[in-house]
Amino acid sequence: MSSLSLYDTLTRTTSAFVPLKAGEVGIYLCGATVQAPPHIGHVRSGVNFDILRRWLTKSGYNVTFIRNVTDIDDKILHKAVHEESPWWAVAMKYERAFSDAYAALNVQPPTYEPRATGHITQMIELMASLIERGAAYAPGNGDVYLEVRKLNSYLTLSRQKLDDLQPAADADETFKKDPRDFALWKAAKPGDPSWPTPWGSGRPGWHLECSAMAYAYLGESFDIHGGGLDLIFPHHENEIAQSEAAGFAFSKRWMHNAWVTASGEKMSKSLGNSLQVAELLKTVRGIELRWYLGSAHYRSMLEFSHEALAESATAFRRIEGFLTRATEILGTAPTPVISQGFTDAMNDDLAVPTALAGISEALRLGNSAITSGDKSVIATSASEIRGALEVLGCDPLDPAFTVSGGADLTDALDGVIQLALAQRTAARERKDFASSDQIRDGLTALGINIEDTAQGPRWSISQISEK
RNA sequence: GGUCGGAUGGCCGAGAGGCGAGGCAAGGGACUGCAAAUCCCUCUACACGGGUUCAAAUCCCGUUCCGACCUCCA
Repeated sequence: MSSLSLYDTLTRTTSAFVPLKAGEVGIYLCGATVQAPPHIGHVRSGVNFDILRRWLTKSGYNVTFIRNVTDIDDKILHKAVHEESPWWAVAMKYERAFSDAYAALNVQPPTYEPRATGHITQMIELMASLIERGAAYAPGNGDVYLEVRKLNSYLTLSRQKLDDLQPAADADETFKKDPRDFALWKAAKPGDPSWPTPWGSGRPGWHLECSAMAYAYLGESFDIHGGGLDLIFPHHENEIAQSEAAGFAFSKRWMHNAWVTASGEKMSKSLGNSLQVAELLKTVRGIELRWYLGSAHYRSMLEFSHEALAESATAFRRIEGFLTRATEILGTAPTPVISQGFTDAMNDDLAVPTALAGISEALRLGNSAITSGDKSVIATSASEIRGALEVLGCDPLDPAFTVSGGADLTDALDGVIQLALAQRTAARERKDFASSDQIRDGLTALGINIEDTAQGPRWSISQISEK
């Protein structure tokens, strides 16, 4: 039995995962700044860490998974001006958009999903502690800064030198002791939202919320902190600085997912709306988009193209088709089983691509067994495949992906189609292939695919067509 | 300028000193009235130049190109 090893950005090595507390895992994932609709890059992080969470859960851990919502930030305020809406309305609107996208991709809701604005008290307490410990200072203008020169260590995650950094440009330099000190809290500006503190009214800096909320929900130390690669600096460095200066051991391991790129570049708004999740879901189903995002290794760059997505969806439908046929033949949905090969692959820093090779093997065996009628092998293969898909969050038999309220309709449709198929079978038996093909073509035109199998003809509704 | 990651077949994507992952596409075959689905077979690789080694896609040095974060310049 292999045991789980995970990569750690801090050490740049893969090492055995040992939880702080036996049987328990605490994960903090930096979630979205809700200032625009989610694009495919945003949700890759959600999917990757959802797979990690599912695998930890499947491995027997009780996982506490925190993913925050940054609902106060410069970009949100700018957007509010642009959209002529209150900042909180903008935040809510895009938070919903993210929630919808996560749901469409079957990303499990976090154990807790704290919003920054709901944790101002915790942030003030953290700042008070940092000031008391001499790690932070309030120069009197309403800002609060962390004094980076006083830190025992800084920039250990990105391995940069403090003197190579240029000063942060987010506040008035005249109040800083050192230009590289960063803002924990920003003094109120006219018209901007603000909250009262002992040092003046203002709003949180970008980094403070994560330290405060991680402490609130996971305590002084927890197992894994995750996020996208770009968060390593400055966000995660500053989280470490704040939390360690407050006396917390903070995260024991750092995990970062790589980019989805387009035309070799990091996804950005200049690419327009075409890569927004909502747009992509017009071309493939959520389960297919998830399969695409999840099938590359989380630390590998994923070069997006519509062709690659369509191809990935084709591959997924093949697996799905087998599970559907297997379920029909077995008369019951296969029980999910985790194979040794899958376990070994996942335990090796979530080597999903390697695990997928095993699925392909099981798929081949299972399809052959359908031809030969070996139910035992069909059941074994289907169970292994379903077990793997379940961990990947791509189980087509998962109720999350089935259309609700459609069962009665499906039964009625089945009756109608069976009538047509009976006519076709009769025509075929009297070698009237013109008539039988006419029936099949008619059904195909309606989006009903017909296959003649050893068990007789079967039908399925064709999926979203490729564009 | 600093820090870091990458370059694998038509395409997508693993692997990380010795046996050519896997998928998609393509070609051939089996099955089929014809299809579809499925199965079988085939093909095409490790950016470039050196080096280490019995053996390098994998390690080392250099080069080119691509990208990320922070800068710089404009």
